[in-house]
Amino acid sequence: MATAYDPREVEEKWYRYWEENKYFHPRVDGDQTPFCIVMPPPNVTGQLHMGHALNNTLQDILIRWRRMQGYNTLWLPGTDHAGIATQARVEEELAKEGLTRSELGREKFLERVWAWKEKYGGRITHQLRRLGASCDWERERFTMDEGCSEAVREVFIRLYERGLIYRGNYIINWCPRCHTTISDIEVEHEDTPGQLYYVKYPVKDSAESVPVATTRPETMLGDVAVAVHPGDERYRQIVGKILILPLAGREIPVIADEYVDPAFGTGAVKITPAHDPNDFAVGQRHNLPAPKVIDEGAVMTEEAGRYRGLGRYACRKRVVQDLKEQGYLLKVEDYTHAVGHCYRCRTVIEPMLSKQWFVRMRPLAEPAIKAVQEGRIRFVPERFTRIYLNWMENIRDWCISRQLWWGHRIPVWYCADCGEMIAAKEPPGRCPHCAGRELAQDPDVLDTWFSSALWPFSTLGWPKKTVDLAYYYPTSVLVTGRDIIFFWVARMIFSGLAFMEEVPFREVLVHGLVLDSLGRKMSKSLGNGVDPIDVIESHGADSLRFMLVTGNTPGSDLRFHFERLDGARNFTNKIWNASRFALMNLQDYRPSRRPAPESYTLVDRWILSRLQAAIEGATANLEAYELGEAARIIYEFTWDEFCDWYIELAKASLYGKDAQKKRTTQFILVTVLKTALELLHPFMPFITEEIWQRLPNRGQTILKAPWPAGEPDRRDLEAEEQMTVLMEITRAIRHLRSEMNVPPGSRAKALLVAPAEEIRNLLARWGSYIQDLARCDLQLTAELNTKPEQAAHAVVRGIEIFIPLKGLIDLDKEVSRLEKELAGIRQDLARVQGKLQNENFLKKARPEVIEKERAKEAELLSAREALTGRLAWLKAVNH
RNA sequence: GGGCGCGUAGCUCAGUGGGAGAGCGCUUGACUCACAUUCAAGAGGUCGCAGGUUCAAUCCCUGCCGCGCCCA
Repeated sequence: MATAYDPREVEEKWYRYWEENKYFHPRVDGDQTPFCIVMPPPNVTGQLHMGHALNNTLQDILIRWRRMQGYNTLWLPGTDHAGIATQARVEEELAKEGLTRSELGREKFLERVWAWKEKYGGRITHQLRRLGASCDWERERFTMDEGCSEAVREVFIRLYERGLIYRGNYIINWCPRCHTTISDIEVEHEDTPGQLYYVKYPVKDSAESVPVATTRPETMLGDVAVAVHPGDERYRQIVGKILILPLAGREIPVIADEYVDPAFGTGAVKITPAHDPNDFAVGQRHNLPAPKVIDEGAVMTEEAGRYRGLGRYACRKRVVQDLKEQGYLLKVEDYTHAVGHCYRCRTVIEPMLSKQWFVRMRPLAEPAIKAVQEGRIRFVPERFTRIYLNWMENIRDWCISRQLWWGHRIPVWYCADCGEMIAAKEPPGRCPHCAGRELAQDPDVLDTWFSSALWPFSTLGWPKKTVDLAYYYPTSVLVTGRDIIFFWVARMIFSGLAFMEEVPFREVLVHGLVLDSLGRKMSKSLGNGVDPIDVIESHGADSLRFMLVTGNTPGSDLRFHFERLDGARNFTNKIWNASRFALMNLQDYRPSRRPAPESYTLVDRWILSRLQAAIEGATANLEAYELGEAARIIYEFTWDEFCDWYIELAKASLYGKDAQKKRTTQFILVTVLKTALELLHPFMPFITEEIWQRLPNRGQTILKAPWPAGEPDRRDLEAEEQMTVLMEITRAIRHLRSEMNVPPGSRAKALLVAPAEEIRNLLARWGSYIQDLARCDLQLTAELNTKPEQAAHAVVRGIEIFIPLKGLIDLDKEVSRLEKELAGIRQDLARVQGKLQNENFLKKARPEVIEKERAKEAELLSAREALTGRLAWLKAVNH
């Protein structure tokens, strides 16, 4: 075995072994309890980023842990067709050839996209394998595969037939660059500096005018009214009058509507129903027309008169200039406001009137709200419940049509003869109304999230009644980032309830985002992303996984620091070397012989007890989805207790002459190491398998090894207590040595004065531990006849420690060191005694708390006594 | 404007109604026969500020300040 762990040599090998042996592939078994996670599908043509790495690490930990616990475990992977993103990529590719998709035509274009998917679709799933994801690739799905596509059509038709899908002229969010609508939640609002323009709208046949404030003067060409608040005294006289729209010269009315905020701007708002969602609502209430002045390319339309053909920003400039020249512009203020941007391309979205398909959300939202309120779905951490409910309760209809080619085409046909609209799962041969044969399918496709919403059941076979569906649905837990609760989680919940009549998952584990070291989102434009594959190549997948899962709590963001990655890598190396040590000392070990517990030494009993504590702690934290805490417990057990204390103390037995003792130690060593590896396996699958395979044991793979069972009665509190005393003394002696600059190479003498017989017996029996670890020879006594003059002094648990150092002690220094020590003790004592003298404390505090304080007081008193005694003596000697 | 989260050691972050923790960094010493990707020892904190509840608050409540995110 090499002295340093090299992940590159082992990771690929074991993943292949696992996959070839179908360890990730469960068979439905009614005798077992299912545990199922459906993977949030990454974009099929995407690449693994840190968000995926975190998300899938968390899932893999849960899956591997539950699998070891004996659940019938299915982790169902798959990819998403990612409509806009994928189409955009292929269009970019075409652009390089000087082609556009319309030149190519729909069919040819789709062929190109499928080819692209074939080429790059395997990349991300391969990357997930490198991460160690133990998902069942035999059940891998794709949102546009045959089954998922059927599910999409089935859902569309059912919603349509229930009257929950409609087509309507509504204001939607239009991305002029992607040339498609996007849903409300796909709009990212960003504070953007701009101007607030004050424009005067003259009253017809009057010298009066109404001042109007707007951030988008170019839309005034589409104004159909000016609205004021009905209670606004300033404008009471003017409501109902007619204004002349500047530049356009059209006549528009002044209307009163509650929507207007009298305190904002001038209190008078121009109404442009075709290009603003609020104005649209006002227009509906007042039966106003909605002239469209901006087109799909963000260029001014015919309706804009002489501004036709100008881009929206060029038009804004021109309009402002004209207003100024014609004396309509009152003033311009700098003004920062939230502007909607396309989540994909960052282009400023254009609210626009358009005919689109919508899902009526109210009836679907209701059961989805209830399911969460009633606890049938639980969010972890809990605070996300409110975020979810708040959104669900204020939900608006979902615009599901997209002006794309790549996606699930809307299963609706229009009859050229009678104009009838036909929704059907399969292309209808002829019109059911007029038997016409000239049917044209709706050109649009569905929002990608429409298919993702069905993921928990479409992937299990729905609408077919499959065995998988019956067994694994509802799935156990969904693990996802907090950024897609609305996009995805919410929609899966109402879809599951609507079509399976059952929640899609019992629990939702929400995690944060992976940020760069400065706390910024990782993004392509910033170039601050860290590629997980690079990290896996330099540090290993186990290190990456461990780094991602530790030092983080559910739901909170995580900064990516390479230093932390090094820490995780060091831990893998620690495990590697502890194992190397064990294996080197197991050459002559026969695993069949299990030593009698009576032969266990104190440290054997101690490490077994501590192991129990680690098992219990890790398991409890995993149950609570505190994965980072579970990892920390295992880390500390492995490094601080097993490596730093047990292995060090085991050396004496392993290198000693007592064969029986050696065998017992070998047994404990291999047992604890193996169990620690099993605890660690969900977090670090590769290195644990590599070492586990080298240990003497039966079984084909660690991932099928039973999860270590916590057995509370195997805790040995006596051993823990006794070891703690020995460890404290060891640390005290080490401290003294270090303070006194006693070189580690030399053996020191340590005189222990222990008045308590119990402690003396302990030291007599196991004092060798201290001798080995503190490199000293112990001398034990109940009391001291002659006090050592030249000696460093400390007191631990009523035990006085002297390290005689002839000629090495500066008495003045020793005195001041001890005085400092004593001052600290006096301070602690004052606080403890303060409490114990407080009647209310004695009356109201829990008995065990009082008991603890009393014990503390006793220990501090004895330490104080020892220190004052030593100080008095030193001072006396000194003079 | 509404909501949520955060503010703990130089940095990144755990944590708890009852003696303040980790990793990294820093200081000192050691290439001790598993590991220098290591070992040992140490320095370092008014737990954002101000009130309140409590025998007891870093933790619970209220307000304020600062930072971040989401929604409108």
